[in-house]
Amino acid sequence: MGTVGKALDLLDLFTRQRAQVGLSEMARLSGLNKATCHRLLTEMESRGLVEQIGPAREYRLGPAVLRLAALRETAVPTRDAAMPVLQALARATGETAHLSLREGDKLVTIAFAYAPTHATKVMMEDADILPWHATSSGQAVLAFLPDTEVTALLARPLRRLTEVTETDPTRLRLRLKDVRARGCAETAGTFESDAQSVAVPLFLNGDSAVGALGVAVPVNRMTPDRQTLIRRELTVAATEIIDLWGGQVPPAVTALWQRLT
Amino acid sequence: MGTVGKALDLLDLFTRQRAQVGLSEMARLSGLNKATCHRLLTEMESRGLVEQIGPAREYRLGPAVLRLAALRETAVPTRDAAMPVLQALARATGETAHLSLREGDKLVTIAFAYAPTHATKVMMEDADILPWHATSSGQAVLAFLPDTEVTALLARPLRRLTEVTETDPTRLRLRLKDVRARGCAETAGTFESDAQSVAVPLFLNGDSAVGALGVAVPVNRMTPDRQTLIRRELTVAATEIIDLWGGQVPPAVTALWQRLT
DNA sequence: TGTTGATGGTTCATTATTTGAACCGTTGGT
DNA sequence: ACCAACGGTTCAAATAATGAACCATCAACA
Repeated sequence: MGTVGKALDLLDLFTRQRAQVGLSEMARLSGLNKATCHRLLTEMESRGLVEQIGPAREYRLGPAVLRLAALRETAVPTRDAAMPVLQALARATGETAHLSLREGDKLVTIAFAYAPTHATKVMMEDADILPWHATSSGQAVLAFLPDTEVTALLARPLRRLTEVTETDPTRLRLRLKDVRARGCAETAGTFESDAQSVAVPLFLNGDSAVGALGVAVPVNRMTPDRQTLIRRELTVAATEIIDLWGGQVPPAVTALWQRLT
Repeated sequence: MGTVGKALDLLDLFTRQRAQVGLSEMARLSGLNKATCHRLLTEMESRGLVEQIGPAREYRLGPAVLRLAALRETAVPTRDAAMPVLQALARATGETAHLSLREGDKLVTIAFAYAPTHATKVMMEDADILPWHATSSGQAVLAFLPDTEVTALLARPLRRLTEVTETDPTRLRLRLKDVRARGCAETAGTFESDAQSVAVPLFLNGDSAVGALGVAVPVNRMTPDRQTLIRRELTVAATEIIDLWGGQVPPAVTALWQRLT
C-alpha cells in the first residue's frame, strides 16, 4: 500500500465515539510508527483535512472536508436531492427513514429523516457504518451485487450482534437469494434487538446496487399491515430517488417491486 | 512536499466549474507526471475520496467526503450550529448572509442564507473561495490576524477584479488598520461590481480570526440606515455563533462592536 | 482505410522519499 | 525526585515514488 493510502486510512480512525485522537494513540490504532504518523498528519493538516486542537494537541477532522463535501454535493446532489424524498417517506410511514451508500467495502448512512408522529422511534446518526450481514440495507445491497463482490464483502467473520443475527455465510446467502427474488430485504432484531427494518436497493446505471433505502421501526409497533405499507412506500421513494439521481431502475427490479405485496 | 500533499492538492483541482477531470488534464493542471497522477488518483479512489465515472473515465470527488463531513459536523457542529443564526440574520437584514472559514491560505464559504424578502439578491454558492483583498469577509479576517500571517497571505499579486478593487498592498494594509479599529469591514463593488458587503471577523479562542460573517447587498439597495442595521445585526449574530461554537469574543472586539454605529 | 492526435493506462530502471529506533523536552501523577 | 506518557524530531537504511517511453483505444478526417 502506498503512502497516500496510509494517510487516508488514518482518517478512518476518527469515529463518532472517538472524534479526536492524539498522536500516540493514532500510531497505536493504525500500527504505523509514531514519526510516520506525525508526518502524515502534519501533511494532511497543511491541507486542512485534519486539524490540531487544544493543549493536548489532539487531531480531528478539519474544515476542508466541509468544503469538499459541499463541492461534491453541488456537482452530484446525492444527499440534497434525496433529502425531501426521505422526509416524505418518513412522514408517509410514520417511521425513521434512512439512506445508505456503498463506499468500497463499507455501507455508510449518509442521510436520515425522523417522522414527527411518534414519541418512540429508531434513532440514527449520520456517517454510521452499517454491517452488511445484520441490516436490511446491507442485505438489500448484497442481494444486488455480483457474486464475486459478495464473496469479498463477506470474507471477514460475521459478528453476532444480537441473539438472532445470522452469522453463517451459507445461510446468509440463502437469505440473499430470497431478497433478490423479492426486491426487498427485511430484518427483525438482527442489528439492534428492539428494531425491525425493511430496505430496498438503490441503483444508478446497471444492475449493481450502489446503496439502499430503508425504514426502521420499533419491534413493538410493527404489524403486517404496516409492513406492507412500508414496502409500497419504499419502492415508490426509491424509484423517485433513483430518478432524481439521473439513474435507472433495472427493469427486472421494477417488475419485482410492482409484484410486491 | 510529500506524496500525500501532492495527492491532496489534486483534490483542490476540482471546482464547481470543473467538477470532473480526466487523467491527462489532471496531470496538466497539477504539473505532475501522468503516471504519478494516475497512481495517486487510484489510491484515493480505493478510499472513496474520488471516483471514476462515465465512458470517459473522468474523476470526480467521491462519496467518502460526505461521510467525513458528516463525521466532522457531529463532532464539531460548525455549519449546522451556525445555520439557524445565519438564516435569522438573512431575515433580519433582508439580505444574503454568508459564513466563511479560513482554511490555510484560503477563505472558503461554508454556508449562506437568502432572505425571502426581495426578488433581487446577491447569489452565493457553497465552497466558494473568496479573495482576501477584494471581499469584506477577507478583510475582516486579515485585520484580525498576526502581521506575519497577513504578509504571507498577501504575498501573491492581488488581482484587479473590478474597477475599484484595491490592488496596492500598502493601501490595503491601511484599510485593514481601519477595519481593526472598527471591528467591521465594508466593501462596495470590489469583488463584483454590483454588490456591496459588510463583514465581521469570527473568533474561537484567542485574538486571531478563524473566519468571517458577512452580509451582501445589491448596490442599488444600500442606504446608510440599512448599513447601520446590518452592522448591528452582524455583531449580534457573530457573538451568537461564536458562543454556539463554544468560543469567546475577545473583549477588545466586544468593546469595538458595542461602540459601532 | 489509413493517418493523426487525443485519450486512459502501464512498465521499470533510476532516484528521491519514506521509514522507524532512538532520541529530546514537557507534562502530570505519585 | 521520580516515572511514565505525551508530542515531536533525527538520520542512516530501506523502500516507495517517479517519469520517459510505451500500449491500446477512440474520434475526427481525408
